[in-house]
Amino acid sequence: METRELRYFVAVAEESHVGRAAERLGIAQPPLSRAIAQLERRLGAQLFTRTPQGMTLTSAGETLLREGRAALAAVEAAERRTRRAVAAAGRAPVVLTAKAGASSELMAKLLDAYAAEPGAVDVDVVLSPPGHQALMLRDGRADVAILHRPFDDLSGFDVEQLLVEEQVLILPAGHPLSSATSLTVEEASSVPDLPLPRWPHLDGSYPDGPGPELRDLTQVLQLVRLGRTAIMLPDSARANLRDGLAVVPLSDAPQVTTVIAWPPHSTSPGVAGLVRTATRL
Amino acid sequence: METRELRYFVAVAEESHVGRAAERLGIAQPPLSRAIAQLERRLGAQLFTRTPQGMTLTSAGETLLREGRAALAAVEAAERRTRRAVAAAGRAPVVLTAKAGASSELMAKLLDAYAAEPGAVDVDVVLSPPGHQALMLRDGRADVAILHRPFDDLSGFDVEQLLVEEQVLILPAGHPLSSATSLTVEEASSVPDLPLPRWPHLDGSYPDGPGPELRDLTQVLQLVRLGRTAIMLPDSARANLRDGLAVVPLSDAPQVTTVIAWPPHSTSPGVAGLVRTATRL
DNA sequence: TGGCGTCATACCCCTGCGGTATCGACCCGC
DNA sequence: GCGGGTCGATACCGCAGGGGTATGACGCCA
Repeated sequence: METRELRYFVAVAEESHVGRAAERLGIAQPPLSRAIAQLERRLGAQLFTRTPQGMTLTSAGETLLREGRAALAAVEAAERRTRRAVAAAGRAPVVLTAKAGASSELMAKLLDAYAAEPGAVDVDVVLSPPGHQALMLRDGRADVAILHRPFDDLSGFDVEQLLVEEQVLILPAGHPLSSATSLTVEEASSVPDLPLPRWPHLDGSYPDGPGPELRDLTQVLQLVRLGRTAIMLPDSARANLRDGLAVVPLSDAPQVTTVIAWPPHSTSPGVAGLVRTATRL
Repeated sequence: METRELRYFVAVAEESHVGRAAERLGIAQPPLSRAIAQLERRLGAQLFTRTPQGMTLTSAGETLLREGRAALAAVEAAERRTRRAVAAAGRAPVVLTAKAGASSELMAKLLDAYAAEPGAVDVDVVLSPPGHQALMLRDGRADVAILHRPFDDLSGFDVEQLLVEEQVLILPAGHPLSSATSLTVEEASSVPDLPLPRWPHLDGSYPDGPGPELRDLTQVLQLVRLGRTAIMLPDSARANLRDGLAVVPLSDAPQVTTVIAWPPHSTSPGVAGLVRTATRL
C-alpha cells in the first residue's frame, strides 16, 4: 500500500464524499473514485458502502481509517525528523509542545533548570491548542510534549510523571456555591446559571450544550469573573487567579497527572536532557 | 514520501550496497540509485556517503532508517488488520504470539481461563523465535503478545503486568557451583568451563563468544545436562526441569516481568477479553 | 596500469496516474 | 410520473515518471 493511496482513502473517509475529498486533494473526482476502487480490490475488502448521499465506512474501512492515520503520522514523522536531523549537526533545537496557558509555572521551572545544565541545547516552545500536543508528537512536529492524564492519549509514548493534582471548581466570587467547602462533579455540572464551557474538538468543531464556546484559559477566567460560567481546573491553576474568583475543591473529580512525553526510541540528546531535568524537579 | 521510496531506502541501508539491495527488491540497480538520489533531493538531506565499498548511512540516514522502519511497520499493520477485518465479521480469531518454550504454564492457564469466558473468540497461538513477538505486534501479524521485560522493547504498546520473577542459573547437577546458595551475574558469567550460550539476533546472526549457538530452550537444557553450558532463566523455568540439572538463585540479576501487550487503540473484542482474563489470573 | 568493483548517467519504453466527457442510479419537487 | 440535481462509476486520452539496458566515472588492488 502506498501512502498516496492511504491519503486518498483518509480524505474520502473524512469527507464521506468523493467529490469534496477530490477537491481537498487537488485532483479530479474520477481518478479518486478509481483509486479507492483499486485499493478495495487490492485489499480484498469493501471499505465503503456507496449511497446516493455519499460514501460511508464499513467496519473494515473503520479499521483502515484508524490504522492508516497512525501509519501516515509515522511516515510524516519519519520525513520531518530526517529533515530536522540534517539541519541538526547534533545540536538542533528541541521542539517542546504544551497546552497554551497551562502548566506555565512548571514549564518555566523546567526550562530554567534545563538551560542551566551543561550542554543544554536550545528549546523551541510551541504552544498549541488543547489536545494537539499528542498529534504533534506523533507526526514529528514536536520532539517532546507536556501532556495531561486523563485528557491526552498517551498511548505509544514514553512518559515520566511530573505532577499529580486534584481538581477544583473556579467560580465567580460571591456566587452562592462559592462558600461551599467541597463539591461533587455532579453538583458542579448542574448549576443552572453557570453552564460549564465547551471546548473545541480536534477538528475545531464544538460539542452541543448550553455553555459558552471557548478557546483559551484567559477568556474563560474572564467569563467566570463576569458570572457567565464556571470551570473545573487542576489545583495549580489557583496560582494564576486574580480577584473576583472563588475556588472550591471537587471531591470526586479524577486527579490530573502532568507528564513529559516523547516518542519511543528518541535519540535526541536534547530530549534526554530535558526529561532528566524534568524528573529531578 | 511514498512507502515504495521508504522500502527502497531501507533495503539500501540494510545492504549498504545498491546492487544487492536492487536484487533483493527485484529491480535493476540504476533505478534504485536514481530513487535514492531523488529521495535525498526531496528531503534535502544527504542520507548516505558513497564509498568505493558501498553506501554507509549518515546520521540523517540513521534517523530515517529508525523512523522509516517504524513507519513501514505501521503501514503494513494497517494493511494486515484491514485484510483481517474483512474476514472478521466481528468474530475473527485473535492472534496471540509468545516466545517458543517460555511461559507455557502461564499461557495454558490464560488460554483455558479465556476459553471459559462467555463470548470468547478463537485464539491462534503463534510461537515465534525470541524477540520476534514485538515485531509481529508492530506490523500487524499478531493482535496481542506475551512479552518479557527487560528483554523485549515494550515502547509503543499498552501493557498489563502479569508476573514478576527473579532469575536463577541452571547448571549441570554435580557441578562445583551447583551447591552454592546464591551467585552473582558476574560469577555466573565467568565460569570457564561453562560459557553462557549465545542467542541469535533478530536478523538470525549470532554474537561472537565462546558459548554454543542456540535456538530453543529444550536444546539448551540438554546441553546444560551434558555439562557444556549454563543458562540464566526466570524462576518459573524450574517447573520444566528434569533430572541432571541444578538451580542456583542469582542475587543481582534483574527481575523478569512477564506482560501481556497489545497495540494502542486496539478495538478487537478478543484482545480486550484476553487482557481482562489475563489481569485476573 | 589494467581489471574489477562500486555507484551514476544516458536513453528508451511503457505502465499507470490524472485529466475531460459522459453515463447510470437515485432522490426530490412539482 | 417526469425532469433536474445529486451522487459515484466508466470510457478514453495524454503524459509524467518509474523501470529497463548500456555505458560512464571513479577508486581500489594486484
